[in-house]
Amino acid sequence: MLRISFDTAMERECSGTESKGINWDINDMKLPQDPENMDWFQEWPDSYVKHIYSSTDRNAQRHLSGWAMRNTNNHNSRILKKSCLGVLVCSNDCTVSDGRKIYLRPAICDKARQKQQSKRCPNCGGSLKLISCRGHGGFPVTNFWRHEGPFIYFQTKGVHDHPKPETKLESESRKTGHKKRTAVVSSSLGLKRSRNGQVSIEENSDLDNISCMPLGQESLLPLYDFNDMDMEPSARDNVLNNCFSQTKCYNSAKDSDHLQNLSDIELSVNLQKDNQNDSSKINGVDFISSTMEFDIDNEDQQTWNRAFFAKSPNVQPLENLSWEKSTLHNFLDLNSQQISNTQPTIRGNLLSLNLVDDVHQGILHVSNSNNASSAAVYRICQEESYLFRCNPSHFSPIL
DNA sequence: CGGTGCGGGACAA
DNA sequence: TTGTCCCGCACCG
Repeated sequence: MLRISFDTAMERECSGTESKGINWDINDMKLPQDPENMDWFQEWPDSYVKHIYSSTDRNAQRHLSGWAMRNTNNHNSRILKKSCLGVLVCSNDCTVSDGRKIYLRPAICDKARQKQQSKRCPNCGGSLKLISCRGHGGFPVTNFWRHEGPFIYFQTKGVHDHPKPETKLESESRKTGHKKRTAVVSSSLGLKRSRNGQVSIEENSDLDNISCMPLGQESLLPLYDFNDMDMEPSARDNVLNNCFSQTKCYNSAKDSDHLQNLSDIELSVNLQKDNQNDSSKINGVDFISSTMEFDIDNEDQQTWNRAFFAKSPNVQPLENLSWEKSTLHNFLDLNSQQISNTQPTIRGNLLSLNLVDDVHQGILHVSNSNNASSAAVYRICQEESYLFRCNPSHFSPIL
């Protein structure tokens, strides 16, 4: 009882993070049937948030989460409940050479998790310790999934009281030994997707999640190096396939100067049909940028950007950048019937772009209207913060 | 082998 | 009765 009232209070308090203007609970008999906006998949949902995803969203279909969540029976076949397993840390609290800590992903399978804890820290050889999640009144944080018609309703209860583990993808990549680690920013997005497929980057994005992350954790997550040709095609595809939800994690401009810059950007979407396999597509991609959180308001970031772009002649600063959504599978998971136009809009603090579906190969062209020659085609990686520039020759990492 | 979902059972309020 | 967690099972890749 105590927990219920606590939940309710928290949910009210955190209503700002809920799906826009919608007040509902996963247990409601009737859920909103015509939500104004659907959400982009959030890999790191935390606190008492709710999201409404499209039933075509693959990540939502799979009930994926960055957190290690295991199934929990709630004796309700309509609502899938999952609880957090915490994070696996080194008992020596060791630090990797670049200052990062070890935060491994607990195995979902009980046996595997037990076995995992008997293994040694990959860094110092010390023993591993499981920090269990007690973020929901002493119990693990729980996630709820409910499929209703064209929507997948998601709700989380509790606040994770432990660092973020590796994502599933990172964990798998580490196990296969094909991963090269550098620094990367993990994020939750402030993206909203309306029913007609319009994408908007909201000022009120989910950056709270980032700020709540333990210090240094954002630098723990890996960055995939697609120049690593040993990387298995499937793993590589997965990285690319899931790339949108993590990508455009920049704050929209809060200041009119930046808005002006944005308004100079002309966006258009170009679709290409490509029957080639994904790997071959990847080979035509020029990896140009990663690991950055595009905070347009952040002076440091801009300084960094300038330095970065100056060093990288093939790279253009954000103001000139184009976003491309590569659909290596259907990364957008957009409902083709809902999407018909490609006109971008600048509305208030929102930079919006309409994306065309039919997306077996969607490519977003963005050009600066003041400089038509700077038009370019880019791909955006979903799960990692990548921006890819199409290049018929080859790709090369710039970091 | 491990991730995932289902469902039985136990327990507490 | 209801809600929760633990556990084992089956299925699948």
